[in-house]
Amino acid sequence: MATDITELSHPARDDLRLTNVLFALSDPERLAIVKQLADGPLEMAQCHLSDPSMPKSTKSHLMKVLREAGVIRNEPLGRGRRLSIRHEDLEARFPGLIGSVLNASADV
Amino acid sequence: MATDITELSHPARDDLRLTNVLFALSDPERLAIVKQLADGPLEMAQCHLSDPSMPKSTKSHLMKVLREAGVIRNEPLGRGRRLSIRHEDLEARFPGLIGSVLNASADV
DNA sequence: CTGATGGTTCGAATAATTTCGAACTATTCT
DNA sequence: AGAATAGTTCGAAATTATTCGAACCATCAG
Repeated sequence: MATDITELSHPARDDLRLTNVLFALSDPERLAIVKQLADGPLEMAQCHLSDPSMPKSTKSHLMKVLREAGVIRNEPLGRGRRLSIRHEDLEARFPGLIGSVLNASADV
Repeated sequence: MATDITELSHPARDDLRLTNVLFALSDPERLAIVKQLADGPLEMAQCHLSDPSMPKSTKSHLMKVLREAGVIRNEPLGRGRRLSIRHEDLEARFPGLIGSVLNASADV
């Protein structure tokens, strides 16, 4: 057991970069994922893509971009993964940003 | 005079797409441009890039991405161009968004 | 232990962006 | 008119992002 795949790295609050966050949110599929997490954490399996036939590797990659930008948290839970928006960190660094994005994406 | 190059096309307010706006703002150089316009319109020649040696075609392209996303207005003024943030349109479609982005980019 | 479920990671192919120089357009100044 | 200033546009090259399948890893149910 060299590397523990279940523990993924997340950027520290102070390392969050605004442009990275905006980029992560600038993709419709990723934004749709974040919208689903707006009401609270979700298991990854319950988080759906617009095209259900997309391979899981693509879904995993979308999550990776969101995680590496610091938008979401991805932690092991049972045999799956629990996803959540990093509200507190985002709010601390970029006050009001995630809220206005989620609000503006309501009708999309 | 077939085409009038001085009149560039701008998306209508209702055609603004959140993901396009976020994408346009997700580049450090473009975000820096928008920051310079936060205090009011500026002539393009007075709008500086981080690297002053960048060719003008690159600068023009950065402006194009911002304009086509609906973030900035680009209108002819004298022999140059007047750039401004489309505050009202952005605020109407995505309330609070541009404000929180500008606020969060203060320390960048 | 075995199989099924739920994900991550890697590498390669494809697609999209960025960057730059060159050519071109419009406006102003002399 | 001619030259200088200020930009746009086009096309090619370089860089990045996305997509997908295959291989792999971990947990749970039997």
